[in-house]
Amino acid sequence: MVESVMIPSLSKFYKILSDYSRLKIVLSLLNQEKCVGDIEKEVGMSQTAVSYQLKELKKVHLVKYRREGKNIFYSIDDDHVKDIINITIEHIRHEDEC
Amino acid sequence: MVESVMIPSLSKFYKILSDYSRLKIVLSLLNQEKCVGDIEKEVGMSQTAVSYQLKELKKVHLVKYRREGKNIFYSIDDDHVKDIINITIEHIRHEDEC
DNA sequence: TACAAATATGTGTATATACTAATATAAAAA
DNA sequence: TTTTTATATTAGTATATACACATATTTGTA
Repeated sequence: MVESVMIPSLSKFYKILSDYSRLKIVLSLLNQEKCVGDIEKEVGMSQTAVSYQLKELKKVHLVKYRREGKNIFYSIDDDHVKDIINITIEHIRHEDEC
Repeated sequence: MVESVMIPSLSKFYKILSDYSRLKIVLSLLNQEKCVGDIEKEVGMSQTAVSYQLKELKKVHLVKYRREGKNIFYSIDDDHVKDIINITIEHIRHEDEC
């Protein structure tokens, strides 16, 4: 039985990944860091929308950042994220088989 | 690189688990099937609220059900769910260590 | 310093959704 | 068949949030 004390953390974590735009950003950062402008182009969102979602992702420490000149580079703050996403993809693929 | 074609499915899956109430229901069903009344008591929600969320969970085939007399018993429709939740818990615990 | 480029922030809004209250349905029991 | 119990559905509402638009801030460059 999962301890109920974990429920708020679990809920918060899944909520972050549940938003379409945030998920696209997270996936685009999975293998390499990117500056805000690059993320905008890759996910096809406005500058403010990307910035807003990066702020949300920062709140839960899912991304980290570093400044380099005029650019700020974002990257995934946690290696486990990739595992979780890959396992979920496995799960979805198995669903389709039924 | 995760194929972008998976994004809608991933988003939908995480969205289901992101809601506090649904997550509580899913966790309470992880190891055993339960009828609606039992779920109500366990998660402390109203009958209609539980019924509403069970319908949402049914939509994405995360729970299945069977009637037995007056009761309808719900259970998790997919064994991978337990794995995904456990790995996420691992992830959250590791976060705390930093 | 003045300007340009990159990113962040504040405000307002539209949409989604979780819930309540009331009612309907379905099955069992009297 | 009437009543009771268990669950589902419908309608309305309040809340959260993702985004647009405008503006601010920060850094680099002329």
